[in-house]
Amino acid sequence: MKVLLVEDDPSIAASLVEGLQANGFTVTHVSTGAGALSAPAVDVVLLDIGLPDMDGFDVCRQIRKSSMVPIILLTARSEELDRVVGLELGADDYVTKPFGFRELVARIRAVTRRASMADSVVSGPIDLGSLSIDERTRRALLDGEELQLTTKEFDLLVYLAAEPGVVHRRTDILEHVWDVNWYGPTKTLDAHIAALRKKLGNPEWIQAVRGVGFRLEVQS
Amino acid sequence: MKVLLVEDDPSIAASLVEGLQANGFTVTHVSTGAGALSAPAVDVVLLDIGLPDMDGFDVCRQIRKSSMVPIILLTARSEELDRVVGLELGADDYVTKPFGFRELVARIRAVTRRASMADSVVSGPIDLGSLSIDERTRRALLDGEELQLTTKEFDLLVYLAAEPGVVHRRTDILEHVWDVNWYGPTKTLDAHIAALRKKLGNPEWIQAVRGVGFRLEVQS
DNA sequence: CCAAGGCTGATTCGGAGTTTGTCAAAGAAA
DNA sequence: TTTCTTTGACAAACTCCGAATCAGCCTTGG
Repeated sequence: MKVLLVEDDPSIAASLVEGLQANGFTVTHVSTGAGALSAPAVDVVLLDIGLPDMDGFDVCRQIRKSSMVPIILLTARSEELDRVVGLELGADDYVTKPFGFRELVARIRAVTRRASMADSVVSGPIDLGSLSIDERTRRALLDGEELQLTTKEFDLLVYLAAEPGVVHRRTDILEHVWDVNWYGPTKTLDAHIAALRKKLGNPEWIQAVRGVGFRLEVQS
Repeated sequence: MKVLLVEDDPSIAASLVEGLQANGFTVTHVSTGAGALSAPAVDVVLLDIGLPDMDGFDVCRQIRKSSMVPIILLTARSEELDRVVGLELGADDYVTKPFGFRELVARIRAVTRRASMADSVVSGPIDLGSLSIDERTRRALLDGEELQLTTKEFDLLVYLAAEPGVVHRRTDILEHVWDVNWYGPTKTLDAHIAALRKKLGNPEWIQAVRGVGFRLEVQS
């Protein structure tokens, strides 16, 4: 869990960095608004409103233009108007100094918990270098070009690509991609493997493991 | 925006209900924890910790067992330990009385804004290039001109357009656009797809994915 | 060490079954 | 009544399956 701390007061910053690290956070500390806007991606931003170079509200607004990262505002000002403005600018929470450290940690956990749900809603596409597969849109892209796959071919590719490099037994593949019940040896799977190899253009990506099954491995 | 207010003090409750309604919220008010747990679905819960029948923390925990609805705790107790416990139980925010009303509204907006992203609920009109759809006014515009769609056609279009590019299974479409229960294969869906294709003018925008369902994608 | 046989995987091809598109008309709703 | 929705039949297109065949690897036996 990475935290960006934007705080100009050295003593406050030092104690916060220390305390957050003790709680398992990875802390990046900057003391200016400009530094905050050029910082690498983090999971949550702790933003002091009183900054030397620019207004904390402006920093918040700028961040929101390009990112939905959770923002918690820290401030000595406890005026209700400030709180309302901050929250309406897109901040997720507003904590007034002096604040209890454990409460701050709890609030960080609360906003990141909520934010991570937004991300986990969509299980993103599978990315295997030059091959990317999106199960939701049922599209497979090879070097940016869409592959024209049939239903079974796509299902088979998804099953293999879900665990690249892992050898999948023939019976397991048949059970998951085809119906659960399958009896006797059949050449159907081989036929579809052959079709996939042809369409992928790189036949060696799908390797047969004698007596076991198949493995998909995208080699650059 | 529907709010569930759980508050036993009649005078506080009355002023909150009034104020929230003035701000455009639809308020359901209950005064017991038991009432809160049996209330209909809402967009956010305002939960007083001091309830007559059960501990507010327990109510929070119970709600979290079955729902990820945003919860804001209201309380007269300002002990840090209480805040930490509340937030760790799954509450999204913790506001101590007395609180400014505008701040409360701002905090409600903040948590619901964050929560609605998880639901990926698109409240505004859907914009797909030359095709725009407004669910509220039930109007679909193609290159600025209004399409003359029937009820089912519009519902179907909205369902497909909500997630452009994503393949929707036939059963899912039937469940959501038609009734939840549908039996047997029928040509109803195909007939409406055909009608939509014709009215959209670009039949290729709605693609059939054999054995799975349909996908809407507005090209160029 | 070599050769033959058997086993496993690769490939091709056509029939069969399923799914979708189209159409017209009956039934339902406004 | 008029419009919308549903349904069924039919045609067309698409996949899939399984058989047949070929090729490569491993084993077995001399």
